[in-house]
Amino acid sequence: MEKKRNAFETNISAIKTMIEQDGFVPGDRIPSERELAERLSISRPSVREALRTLAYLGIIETRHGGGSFLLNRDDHTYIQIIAQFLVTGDSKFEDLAGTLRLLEQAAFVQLADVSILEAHVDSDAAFRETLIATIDNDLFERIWRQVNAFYQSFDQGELYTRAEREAFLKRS
Amino acid sequence: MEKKRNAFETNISAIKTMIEQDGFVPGDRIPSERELAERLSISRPSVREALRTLAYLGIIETRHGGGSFLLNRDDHTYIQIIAQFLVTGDSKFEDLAGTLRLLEQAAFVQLADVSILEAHVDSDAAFRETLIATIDNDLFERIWRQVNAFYQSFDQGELYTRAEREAFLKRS
DNA sequence: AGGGGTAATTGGTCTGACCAATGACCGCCG
DNA sequence: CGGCGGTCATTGGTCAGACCAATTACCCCT
Repeated sequence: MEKKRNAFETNISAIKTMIEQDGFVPGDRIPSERELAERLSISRPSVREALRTLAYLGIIETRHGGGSFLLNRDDHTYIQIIAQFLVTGDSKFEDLAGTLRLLEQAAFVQLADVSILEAHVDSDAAFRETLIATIDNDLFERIWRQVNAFYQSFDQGELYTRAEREAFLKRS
Repeated sequence: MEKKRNAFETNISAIKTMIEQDGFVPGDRIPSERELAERLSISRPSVREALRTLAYLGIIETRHGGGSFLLNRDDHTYIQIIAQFLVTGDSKFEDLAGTLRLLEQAAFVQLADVSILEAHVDSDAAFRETLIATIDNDLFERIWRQVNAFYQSFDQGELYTRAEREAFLKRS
């Protein structure tokens, strides 16, 4: 038995699970704090502690007097929030760039027609964006987008040099 | 003037600022909830809402009866949070398998010595696990693990047939 | 049917209380 | 004198209840 997670994280999971099971979609209003407390058999302060964390991560938005609303994934700010607590030059920064390169290399291997990339060889951002779009896999694209957002919070430069992008095209 | 930040985020910043100004280092015990409430002129529930969020992000750790302690930066909680929210309930099942194949193909392209896979050609799980381990990228591995766990919650079978695994080896 | 005002709902914050776990303090005994 | 054990203050965990503020829903009157 290793399920000794504290009650707080259990509450966050419970709320997340309930949101999924009830089929809420971005924009929907989730149950009120008082109703959540009753349904989960915990007190309102405990519900609030969980909701405040979810709001801070950008999962939900609360409006005074209005209620709590599910946000779009694009509005999730936890990437930036988390990055805010990390010092620049964190040892794991290499993992970010490495993961991005891996994801994009995977996309490239699947790419049948390389010609659609030629038009974007001038722009690092457009080149990589186009490359990922060819995959047509929502989950894969979402993962790439989140990692990329995190990466850019540390480094605004280009991931590949122009020479590297051209090498992509020749390798076909 | 766009300082319309709500009180909650103000409290988090205030606590973070106080921690910095007082020169706390990882491992130190920060003031108690009651003392923080008094020094910041807010109530204990408000302090707790902020502290719980900091704890969820891995900034601090709380011990029942002991106090709250500053954590090291490299506890990787942020990576777990990223992974936890990357894969959510509305991912299409086909996307799951497709993403797994993409991730593993990316790992395979980087693989220099294919021979270490030969010993695991009998087991789908061991084969793929070994493949990912060769990458030596913590973030990449966690992402893969999360996607794989979610995939297995739907399908307990093998991702590749034995013939496909053997094809991997021959393609080197 | 439209508009306005009131009441209900909901988040925001606080007070106070009690429990549970931890740790420091102190006195007792060897 | 020193180690040991128990007591109690401290601290986090949780809850109930209250009150305010903002929003929203509703109903009534025109």
